[in-house]
Amino acid sequence: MSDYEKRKQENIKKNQALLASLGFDKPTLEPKEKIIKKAPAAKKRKVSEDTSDESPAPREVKAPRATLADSAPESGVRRSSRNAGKTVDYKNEIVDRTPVPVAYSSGVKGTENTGPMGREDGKRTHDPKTYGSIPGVEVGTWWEQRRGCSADAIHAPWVGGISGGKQGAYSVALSGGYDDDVDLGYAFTYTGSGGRDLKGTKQNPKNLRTAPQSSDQTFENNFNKMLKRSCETKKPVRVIRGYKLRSPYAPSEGFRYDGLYTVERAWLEKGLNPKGYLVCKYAFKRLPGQPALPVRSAASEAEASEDTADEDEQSAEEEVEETKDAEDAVKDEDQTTGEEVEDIEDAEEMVEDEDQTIGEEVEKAEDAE
DNA sequence: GGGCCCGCAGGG
DNA sequence: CCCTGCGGGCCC
Repeated sequence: MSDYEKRKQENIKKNQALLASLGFDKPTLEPKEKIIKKAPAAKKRKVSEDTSDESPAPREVKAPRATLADSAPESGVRRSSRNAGKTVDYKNEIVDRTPVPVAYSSGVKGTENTGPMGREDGKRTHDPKTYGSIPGVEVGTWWEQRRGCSADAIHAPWVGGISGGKQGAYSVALSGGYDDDVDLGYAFTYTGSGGRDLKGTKQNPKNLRTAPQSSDQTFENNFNKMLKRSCETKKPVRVIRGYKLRSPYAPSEGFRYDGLYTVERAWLEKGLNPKGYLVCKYAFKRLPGQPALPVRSAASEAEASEDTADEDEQSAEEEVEETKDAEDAVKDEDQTTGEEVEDIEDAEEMVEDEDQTIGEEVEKAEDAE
């Protein structure tokens, strides 16, 4: 096993243990076929009230949607990990599988996205600089491209992974940029931004949008600061998953809105780069009362992992099992409700003790709310 | 597949 | 204006 692989596994193990200590709702606890049609009662409503500055989203105010025929390009390169690079005829394909049965859109396995499509372009009808859900955009909505997420106000930046303001991040994108991030669906770890050399050297100037790690990340970085702030304010963060993410919860194509999460932890650790530069890491946990996450089918995963080592691609079941083990190791705790797991101090201390490079002080933000 | 360069939205 | 950034198209 290579050194890289060894360190990767170490990081992943540590991240998994931390996620397990958060006590998130697990998919196995939710009836997969069951669709939650109405906002279920007090719990969810409370969340949206607490977490959104805006007035509650009126259901009838739907963001205008382009029809599939309108939004579909004539042809193009598929944004998919399964069919990367293949030229496809979108109109034919989309018409073939339209309409998408709504019954699919909440957690049934499928090789294709089952939720509704958003707009791929156009003028915004909502402000992305808000906390919480966007009126008219339901969890599970997906887009072929990042610009679509931006047009529908779910995630504004076309490239950047983090968007946010004074009270924390509005949204983040999971797109597989970091190999040691762990995605358990209902919780995940995320790596901050910065520490990359996008401009190259003077002799060899570049104009890149992403690049390998070349220095330490810090919480001074604005985006990293925002996410740390999210950890303090517990403002909900919209999350999109992209097809490039290596996870059973990644969509097989495009970018999917997976609902609201909170940031539960923020710390520093050695990243998976050759020099061991520090990266800012965060642990996210999904808010309860949302539609179940779709899981990639075995077939889809098999295709996706055709060229990669088998061990790299885990089935959702395996991940869940490992999580359970990790949970048992961390703490024997009742997970059946998944609601009131606030006594996480023990687990927290334990993790902190393990991690020497943990961030010290969460500096108090001067700005009053 | 990989390398390069580009537009764009957002924040200072 | 400047800078950044888990895209995307194009060329090879």
